[in-house]
Amino acid sequence: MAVMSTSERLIESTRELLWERGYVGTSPKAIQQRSGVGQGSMYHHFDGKPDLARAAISRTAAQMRAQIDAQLSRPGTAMERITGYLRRERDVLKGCAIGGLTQDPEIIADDSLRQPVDETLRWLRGRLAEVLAQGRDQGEIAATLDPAATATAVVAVLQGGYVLARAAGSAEPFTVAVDGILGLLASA
Amino acid sequence: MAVMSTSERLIESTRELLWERGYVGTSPKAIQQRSGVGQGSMYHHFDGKPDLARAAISRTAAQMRAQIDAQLSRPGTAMERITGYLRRERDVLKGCAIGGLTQDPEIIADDSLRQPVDETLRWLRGRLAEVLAQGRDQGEIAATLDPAATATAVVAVLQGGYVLARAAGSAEPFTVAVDGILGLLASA
DNA sequence: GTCTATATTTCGATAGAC
DNA sequence: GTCTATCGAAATATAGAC
Repeated sequence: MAVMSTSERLIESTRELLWERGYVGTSPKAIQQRSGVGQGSMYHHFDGKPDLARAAISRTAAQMRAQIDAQLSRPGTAMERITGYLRRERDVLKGCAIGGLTQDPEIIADDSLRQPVDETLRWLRGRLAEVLAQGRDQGEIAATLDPAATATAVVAVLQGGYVLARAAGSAEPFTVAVDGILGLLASA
Repeated sequence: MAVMSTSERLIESTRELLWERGYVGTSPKAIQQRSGVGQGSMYHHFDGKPDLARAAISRTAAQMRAQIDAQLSRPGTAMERITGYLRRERDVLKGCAIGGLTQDPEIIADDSLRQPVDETLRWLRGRLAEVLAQGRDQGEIAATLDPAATATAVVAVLQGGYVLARAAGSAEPFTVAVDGILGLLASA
């Protein structure tokens, strides 16, 4: 890993831990150990755990948005781009770094932590709706489908696919769920 | 609430807390306070937190299975039964009492806790696949659709719908996602 | 900016009296 | 079966020296 400032190392370690263990399951001590930053140093740069989490979540949200936008902006038909996004390689068993946070009661209770999560998922729904609207205009999918509702269902399949995969201890249900929604889109 | 034995009160309180706060976020002390059962008493009836969680999760799983099975066994066409299940009244913002557990790293790490979760979601996929196969045989949905994959997508939409709703702080995305998958099923 | 010391609560449980 | 006492570790910081 490239050389990073103390602040950067703290944010990156917090990002990892939030993904692996959630907010409630992540302790300041664990962040210090993973980052190699001392107690005093950590509290010098950040007010505490919520402050660190805010920085980490905002960065993860921005990064996810950029990555997905790039993927959906590639050349190809609407269905090709959506298929490419749904089937892209993922560490399925780790779950979604953003969506997974919604299970945490302390994230949901704190608007400043919930908001970046909400914005990211809301943006994704909108972006997919745009692509689906293009597909409808090009006659790739039925004109009767509502792009916004269909896009929300697609995002939900991804988020729910992670849930099923983690329960099963296998990526298989995720893949099957994606096949299922693509089958429905193809025949609609 | 009806009079309950000490053991029952512990299990019921643990069920509630697991739903509200997850496994990592639920402490033995909180269980004692909610149930009104003392420390010594709790450790007399159960070995500890994992043991209590096993009892609570198993009960929630059995109850969910029975309730959904009853709903899907009602009279009506396949699409009517599926629509009834997807649109039934729910406390959407609480999320799924079973699916939500998959976000917890300690649940996933412990096979005896993960297994009832996996079995429940696996059973649900299978049960919905049966209903979809009936619908296909009756010509309600396209013969080209794979019932198993479609059922998995439907379950994923529910689980993902909870995620989107909790992020938004509103049931709306859940409802929209359900409308989206029903629209796809209707036009397929 | 970073370090070590200290502080208060809670976690998750065990021990042993009643 | 239930109660109170006790325990070692971890959570989440604050204080103050360097």
